[in-house]
Amino acid sequence: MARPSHITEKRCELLPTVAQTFAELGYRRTTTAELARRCGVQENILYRLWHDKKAMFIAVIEHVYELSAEVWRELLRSGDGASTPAERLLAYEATHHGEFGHYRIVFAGLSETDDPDIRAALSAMYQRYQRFIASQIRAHRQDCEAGTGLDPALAAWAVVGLGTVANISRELGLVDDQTREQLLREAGRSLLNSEHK
Amino acid sequence: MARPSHITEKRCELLPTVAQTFAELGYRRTTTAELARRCGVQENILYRLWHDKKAMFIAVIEHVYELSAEVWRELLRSGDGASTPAERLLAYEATHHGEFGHYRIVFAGLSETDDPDIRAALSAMYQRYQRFIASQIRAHRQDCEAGTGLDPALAAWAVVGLGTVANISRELGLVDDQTREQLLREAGRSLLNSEHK
DNA sequence: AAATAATGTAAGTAATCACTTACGCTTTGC
DNA sequence: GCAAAGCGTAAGTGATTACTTACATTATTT
Repeated sequence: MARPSHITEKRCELLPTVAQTFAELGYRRTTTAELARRCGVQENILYRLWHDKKAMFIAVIEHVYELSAEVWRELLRSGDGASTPAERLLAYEATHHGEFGHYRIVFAGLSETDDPDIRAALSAMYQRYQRFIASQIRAHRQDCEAGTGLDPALAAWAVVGLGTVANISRELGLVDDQTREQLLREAGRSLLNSEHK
Repeated sequence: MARPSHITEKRCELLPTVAQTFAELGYRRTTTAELARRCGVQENILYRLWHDKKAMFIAVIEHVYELSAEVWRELLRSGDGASTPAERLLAYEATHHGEFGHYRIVFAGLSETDDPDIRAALSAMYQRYQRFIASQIRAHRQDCEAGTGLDPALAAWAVVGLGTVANISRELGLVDDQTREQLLREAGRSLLNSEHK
């Protein structure tokens, strides 16, 4: 045996570039030639790191989730007592939502949902996302003794929807930055604290 | 001059099949060969009806919006006095949302948003959608003297988001039918009637 | 230093795709 | 009935793409 393999490190090194490319171009339009070019390597090196293009894409989905999760963890740590974590999350998303174009990866994936592996990766990502938000909503309501009408799980899905439409709006220029911020802040709060009548 | 052209009629005749195909396969995976096969014609006939594949896709986006609009108009007519149009709309969407897979066309389009024409078509579609919902929310609130806190325009965007996440959930099997129905009904009502605290 | 496995370069390949060309048949106006 | 334009069929084409092969170079272990 000679020369230990650095495949894992190389994967980590190239993944951000690969993610960026898929985010910019979507799935079909991202060619392996373009990926190689941007990574500054030959195509066949990518194929030594991942079995095929699909595997690259799935790795990207997971990578993107991890990036978000890291930001969230940071937000949870930086508590100031004046606001609940859920409120801080909303405030953060209101100002930063979509800035990396990551949701484009999700849309690209959703156009490929007849592939069971991509479907599974997206599914797992959404579940984790929603569960995290739901738990934050529950915590928020305990802290504030706020509305208990709308099931936190449902409210969490609605918040995911809010984020999605905010991304779409941003992408298509449907609303200006200020309105989008207002949308996330106000509709978000309405869902956090919702009461049934 | 001889033989009047029936291009417009032929377009109308084939459009549902074309839409169905884009909905099933997305943009890139829908090949012109497959379109022709499903339409029962040769490829070059499609090219006499539309300038290129992109034009076919844009026609489909508009077609799909018109289909929805027709259903809505029908719902508005069938008022029973007991519920507001906005409530009937929500109830309808709760049980029928996404059944034709039309949102898949939107996701496909969102993966192609660097094309200015597709972007414009999607943008127009979303604006019309949101404006319609906002006007229904305003009417609903006048009828019910319900909450006036969340701007109807924002609430309408949130409802669009709700529909989007419902579609995604359905597609990925994230929640069962009953939960999805509950999501649209309860979160929808919460947004319709929302109050600020 | 020599064997070995990792890493890099370059070229190739089979398949697919959007779109075209060529041409024959049919329907209409005059 | 006949010229002109619409309509249909079939085959092709150049470009692109995911993925491969062949081979030279480099680093590491013993």
